[in-house]
Amino acid sequence: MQKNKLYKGSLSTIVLSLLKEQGKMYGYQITREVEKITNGQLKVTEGALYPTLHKLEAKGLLSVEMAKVNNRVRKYYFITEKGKKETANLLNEMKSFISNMEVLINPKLA
Amino acid sequence: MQKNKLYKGSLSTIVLSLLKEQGKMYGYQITREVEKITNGQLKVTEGALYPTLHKLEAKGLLSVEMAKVNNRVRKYYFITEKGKKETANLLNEMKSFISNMEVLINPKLA
DNA sequence: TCTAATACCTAAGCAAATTAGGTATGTAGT
DNA sequence: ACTACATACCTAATTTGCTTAGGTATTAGA
Repeated sequence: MQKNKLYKGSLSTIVLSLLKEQGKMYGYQITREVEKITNGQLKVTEGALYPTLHKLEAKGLLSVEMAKVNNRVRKYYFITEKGKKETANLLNEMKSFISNMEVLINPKLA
Repeated sequence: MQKNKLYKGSLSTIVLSLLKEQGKMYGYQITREVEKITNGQLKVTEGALYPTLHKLEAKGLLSVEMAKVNNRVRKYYFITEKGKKETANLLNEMKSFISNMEVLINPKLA
């Protein structure tokens, strides 16, 4: 099971899309969830994830709620209305990219 | 017709894949061809392309042949054997990324 | 007691785009 | 002749956004 490349710029889309679907999530949970959904193929590193969450919060696309579970702090992130709109844009960009890539790398479709 | 995002890391894959399929191409031609194939949705900027071509040549994945057409210099790039192998790897990575993204952004597939 | 899992975080470094220039020739319109 | 645009190459500063490699602290299990 080899580790796969995360193309730069795609992490925000992954995070926002997950939060839009699954409601509240905390950082560590996102790393586990991505790994689970992709059968261990894609790993979101914490060094990339936490700065991304902070950036999305600073942009007003996510909001935070602190929780204490088992004496451990958890920061639950929620998507905002502004975040939902931006998610739709990012998903469209991602889908366009994918369809463009598919015609570019598949000579039969070109 | 909006311009689409080029996720960082994907340009080498696009260039190598095109050259593998279409034989020799020169830089300016690649920018036109990508735009044409994607119906104007994806634009490869020259500021990204030329350094990428030079890098791929330095790695031995491409080779170059100069030509003079209409008193203008053209640098035709060809894919090497080493380049073909690397292209196969990059295409696999891209396909894995796409299938991972699709399950991540499409809740019905998860 | 040691390790692994949970849960947060930052900082240095690096890769790869974007943006914004530059040179030079050929062609078409006014 | 002047202008504008297409062709065809190029570089450099900047920005973005990862990877790598640390760090802290708590809980659970061998």
